[in-house]
Amino acid sequence: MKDVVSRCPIEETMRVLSGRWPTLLLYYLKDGTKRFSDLRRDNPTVSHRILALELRKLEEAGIVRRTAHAGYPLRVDYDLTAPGLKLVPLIDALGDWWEDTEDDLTGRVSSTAETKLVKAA
Amino acid sequence: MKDVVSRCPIEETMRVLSGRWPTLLLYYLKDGTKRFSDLRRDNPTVSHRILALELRKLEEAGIVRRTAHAGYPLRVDYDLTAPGLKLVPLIDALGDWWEDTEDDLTGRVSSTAETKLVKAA
DNA sequence: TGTAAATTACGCACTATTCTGTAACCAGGT
DNA sequence: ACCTGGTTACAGAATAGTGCGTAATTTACA
Repeated sequence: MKDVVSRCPIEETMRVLSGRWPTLLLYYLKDGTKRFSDLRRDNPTVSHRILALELRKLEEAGIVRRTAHAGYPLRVDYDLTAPGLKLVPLIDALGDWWEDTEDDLTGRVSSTAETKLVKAA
Repeated sequence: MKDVVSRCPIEETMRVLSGRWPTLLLYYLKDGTKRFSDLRRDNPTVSHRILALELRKLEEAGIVRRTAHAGYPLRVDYDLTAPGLKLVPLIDALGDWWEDTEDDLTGRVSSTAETKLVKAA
């Protein structure tokens, strides 16, 4: 019997992608191999602690591959695995969706949310 | 000039979908209209407070439409908006990705993450 | 030549912020 | 009084940021 990790694949995926950084890191890594310091430069608002934790989470999820070069100033490369690469277009699609949705939202009249009130007969 | 909500559409999308519930709610709402109590039954682990908050967040994001029926036991319906419906297949795709990835992951040897160590010359 | 300083990718401890749950309460309609 | 949907108040849990330390080696400089 296979280990029962969880029932819902969507839930599992979101467990990995949830949060501010995972999709952003995927976005920056899709260009190719990056080092820790590169990723820090890419988004300066993430703390090194969180970046390390997020990268490890992505590594454990099998999305990111970590390559440590032994030696001097300690160099570590990160790049996407095959599953990680397959994830990129899906994330891009979410971005495209937002751009479509944005138009729909600006087309609304009510400032925030529209709550329809239906009078019962 | 358009209001500068944020720079990155992916980041914005994830701001809405991040967390455990948004995608699950989308999943349950894709079947059609549901009431507050239905959604509570669908996933019993969410507290009513969080459910109300999440639904309001999705409503404000334009993904979910709230319809309050005045009258007896006070009835509120939730269903997906057009943008919300367009989001469903994208989320399904993430679920499919997980199922593909799962096979890749079970194919690995190392128990957790594989960190390649490269010897420097 | 000896020694201090810099570099890179973190780990650890502590603090600040945010999220979540529990429970109670409220409002409108019968 | 009772139902459904929702809010507020407070506590506790989870998460994020800050700053310091470390490994091994090269460089800076007297």
